[in-house]
Amino acid sequence: MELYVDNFDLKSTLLSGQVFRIIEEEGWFTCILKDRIIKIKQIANKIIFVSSNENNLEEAIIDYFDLKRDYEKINKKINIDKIMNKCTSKCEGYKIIKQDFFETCISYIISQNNNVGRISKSINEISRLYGEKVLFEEKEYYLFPKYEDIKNISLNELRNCGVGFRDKYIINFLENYESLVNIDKLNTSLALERLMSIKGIGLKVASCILLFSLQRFDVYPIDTWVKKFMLENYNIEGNKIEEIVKEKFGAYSGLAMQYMFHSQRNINKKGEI
DNA sequence: CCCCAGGTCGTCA
DNA sequence: TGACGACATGGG
Repeated sequence: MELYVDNFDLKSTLLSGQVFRIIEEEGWFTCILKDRIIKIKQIANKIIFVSSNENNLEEAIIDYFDLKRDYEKINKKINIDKIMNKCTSKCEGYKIIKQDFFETCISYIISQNNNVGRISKSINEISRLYGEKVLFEEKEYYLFPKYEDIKNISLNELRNCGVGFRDKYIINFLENYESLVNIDKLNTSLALERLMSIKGIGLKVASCILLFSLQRFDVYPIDTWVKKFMLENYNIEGNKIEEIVKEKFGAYSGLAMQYMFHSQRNINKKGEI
């Protein structure tokens, strides 16, 4: 199947560290969604895709990449000065992907004090051991496990997946997962509060969860890359960052932070993204 | 061997 | 409230 898209850059969207299980091969990207494997490629303003599950595939793709959202309009709000203009121009076509809530929670708990390579490794291992196997184009893939599949997982089992000291945080999250039903009905500040009541989820991880799975653009996940960006470009550091970010970007802080993260992280990469 | 990675927690002042 | 070390693990 294929679909025409405006203002969309598949590659930078997928390789930007918001999703952790992307396989790139000869211009095709294989992604593991909640319920299916998709293989997708972009040629100019067209995306071509196939999937292990063709049911409502086009809708699933549009939903996953959030293709109906008016990014141009949001970008205008983020382009507050020359610095941000330059930053957003490096992020043209970049989208926030709509990931599964349960998987996003665990992925970002694992992300703390960790790097993208190791985060991916752990998530792949958890999926391989506890997720549903899917055959697609004669290869085996594993969906991320459902809550019921791993709710009784042990510390040691998690430790064997390479999550390190975050094992106890994941256990604690699983024990409290049912308190998160209907979290999508809460406003952002209450949702943050609810997530952060779980030991092992702090402000940064809670913000990432809300941004990357519930599309709450009014959060402001500030990590080491955003800190570097703010210091190098605005000469701002410490807890002043949060204050300034809220003031400058308000309802669109999340996307602004992601643009900063993306451009800063790729500053020294050549030939990629 | 030291430093760092999409942080958070507990502790001590 | 705020600063600071500990926490697993692998790569540079």
